Parts: sequence; C-alpha cells; structure tokens
Amino acid sequence: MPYSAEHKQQTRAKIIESARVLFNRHGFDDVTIEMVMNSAGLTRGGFYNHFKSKEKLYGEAVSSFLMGRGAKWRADAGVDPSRPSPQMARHMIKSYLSTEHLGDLDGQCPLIALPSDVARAAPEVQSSYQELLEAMVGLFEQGLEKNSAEARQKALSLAALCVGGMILARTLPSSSLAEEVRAAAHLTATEITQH
Amino acid sequence: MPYSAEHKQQTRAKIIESARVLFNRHGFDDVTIEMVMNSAGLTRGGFYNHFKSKEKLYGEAVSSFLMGRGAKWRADAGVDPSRPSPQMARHMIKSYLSTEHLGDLDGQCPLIALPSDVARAAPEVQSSYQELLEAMVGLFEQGLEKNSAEARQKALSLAALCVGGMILARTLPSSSLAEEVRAAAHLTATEITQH
DNA sequence: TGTACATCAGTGAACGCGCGTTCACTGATGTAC
DNA sequence: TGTACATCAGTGAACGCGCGTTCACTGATGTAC
Repeated sequence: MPYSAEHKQQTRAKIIESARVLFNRHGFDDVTIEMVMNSAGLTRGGFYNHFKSKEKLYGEAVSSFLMGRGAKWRADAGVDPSRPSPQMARHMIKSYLSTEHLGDLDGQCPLIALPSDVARAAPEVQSSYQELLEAMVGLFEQGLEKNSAEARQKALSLAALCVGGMILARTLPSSSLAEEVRAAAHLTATEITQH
Repeated sequence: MPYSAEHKQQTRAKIIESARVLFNRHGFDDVTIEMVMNSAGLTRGGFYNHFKSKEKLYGEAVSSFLMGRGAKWRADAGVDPSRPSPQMARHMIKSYLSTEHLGDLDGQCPLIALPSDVARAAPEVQSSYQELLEAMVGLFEQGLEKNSAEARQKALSLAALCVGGMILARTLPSSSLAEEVRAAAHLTATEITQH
C-alpha cells in the first residue's frame, strides 16, 4: 500500500481549504478548478482523484466552513456556558460588526459572503447555511435575559441586522458610507441587547 | 429611413426589461444572452445591434431597475412630501418586510437580489446600488421625528435590518424559519420607529 | 540489507460543451420619383 | 398611385475561448522476498 494511509486525506484537506478561501472571496462561478488546485500546490488533473465534481467540492468546502464557524462560536461562548450573559451577546456583536471583520475578505463569516450562491446550491449546502444561522441566533438568544418569545424575536432580528449591515457595507463603493452603515448597525444592535 | 425612429428604441427597452427580470431572479452568470433575447421575442444574433456586450446590458438593466425602484419610492412617499411621518416609515417597512415581497421573485427589491453580483460589477452599477440605498435611508430618516444624528443612525440600521432580514429569509431552505425571520425583523423594525 | 514489484496520487495533454461574439444574409419598411 | 431602391433591424449559422472533465501515463512510495 504505497503512500501512508493519511496522505490522501491530507491532500484532500488542503484542496478544501484552498477552495474555502477562494469560494468565500469570489463565489462559485468565478473560481476555476485550476485555481483551487494551483493554490493547493497541485495540478488540474488530480482533482478527480478526490472529488466527483466541482459542485461536490463546493458543497464540502462550504459545509465545512459553515460548520467550523459554528463550532468556533460555540467554543468562544462556551468558556462559561452555564452563565450566558448580555456581555457575551454584546461581545459577539462587537466582533461581528467590527471594522476588522469588514476588511477580512478571506475569513469573513460565510453568512455574509455566500447567500446568493447558497440559494442556488445543493440542499446540504443550504442546510449548513441554516444551521449556522440557527447557531448564531441561539447564541444571541442565550445572551438575552428575557422571556423566551421576546428573546427569540430579538435574536432573529440581531442576526438580520448583523448580516444585513455587513452585506450592505461590503457592497457599497463608498467606504465612508460603508463604515457609517457598519457603525450604525453596531450601535443599534447593542441597544437592542439592552432594552 | 426604414423603420420608424422609435422602433429600435422600443426593442431595446424590451430587451432591458427582459434582462431586468432574468438577472434579478438568476444573477449575472446564470442568464444567457439567448435567454434574454428569446424572452424579448427575438433571436440571439440581434443582440449586438443594441448592446456592445453582455456586461453593458447588465449595467443598463441593473441601473434602470435600481433607479426605477428609487423613483417609485419617492413617488409613494411624495404623496405629501411636506409631512413625512412615522406612519410613512412604518408603511414602507410593512411592505418591504411583507410575505408578498418575500415571494415576489421577479419584482423583489434589487438591494436584496443583487449584492454579491454588484460587488463584482462595473462602477456605474455600484453607484446605482448605493444611490438606491441612500434613497431608502433618506426616506426612513424623513419618517423619524428625531434629532438628525440619531435619526440617521436609526435609518441606516432600519435599512440593514430590512435588507438583511429579507436576504436571510430568502436563503433559508426552511420556509417556516424564513417566515419567522421576516416577522421578527418586521416587529423589531417597527419598534425602532417608535422609540 | 537490497532489489523487484505493485499500487495509486499526481501530471498534463486532449476532449467537448456552452456561451459570448461575429458575420453574411434576409426581408420589412420608408423614401424618391 | 405605383414601383425601384436604400437602409438597417433581425436572423441563424459559425467561430473561438474557457473551463469542467477524461485519460493514458509517470514516478514516488511501501511491501515482499
């Protein structure tokens, strides 16, 4: 059995990681298989040793990114999971609606980068998107000390405000207006956690 | 001079209208020139009598849609422009975050449908996008009876909440969750106009 | 320990399809007389 | 009024490029003896 057992898996992981970054930045159609493979240090032809099609790769890359993001959030929040607090919600909002996140094209939250692609993607991809949103909403909800119906509504709105604010800020050509949108959304979101 | 003077212009307008609907629903890459021309009752070859390239058509279609939407809003609001009111803002929010708007794939607001395409499009297209957002924000701002700095912040956040809520609702595969997001955003947006 | 062998990850050339674009042609229309 | 003509919007076949996918081959690696 040539090549160690995990060698192929490592290569596969490298391909997914390259794809993740490229898809997140450029979307599905503008990324070619050659770009992905070169960025992983390989050549075009080998791709089909690892994936059945470009679509399958997309599904895996997006799903893994979405899941990874969700896990990271849960870990961040889980430092003391027995004591969810408004501080935690405000901390999440602060980092989500930060100038740094706005400038981070490679690492940005996929809820921001991918909605229009996801809407046309395979069901598994859509499910992952939904799961990540639910994770976000769940964390907000935990951070709000309210009766559950109101907390749920606020948590959903916070998610919409965070994602919408970032999408708009990223799309606007004027960076001063983009920054204004980001700052306004941040302020309003913080206010919502305080009512 | 064969064909009446405006004949060509009418055909051109028909092409733009077909393109508008198709691009709004499917995005730039998934719409072919043949689809646009057939939907306008013409054949592929004639396209280049009217437009220099697919990109130019996209620019015109999107810009005209964005401008038209802005004009419509101003007209709606302008019924009595001397008396902007919270009612007007609430009315806009109600119709924007309505179930009908969520289901209207052809007529939906382009701020919802187009952000990821616009981010990669020509500068004119991006400017049109920004203008439409500014029109929306301006109308919200007029409808809020506050000192200007706070009204501006709230207006920007309302825009982010409206657009973000609709984008999320449209992307989620579970229509019950989508509806929940829409309803929550609607409620929170209304509350914001009342504080 | 060293050598022959089998496996299969990776290579790069080639294929083929879709679609944007071009082009020679057609035929409907308005004008000139 | 009717006829020949010029124009040019519209047609549809053909071109060519890019990219997803396939395929015959290579060469690095682990195993058998």
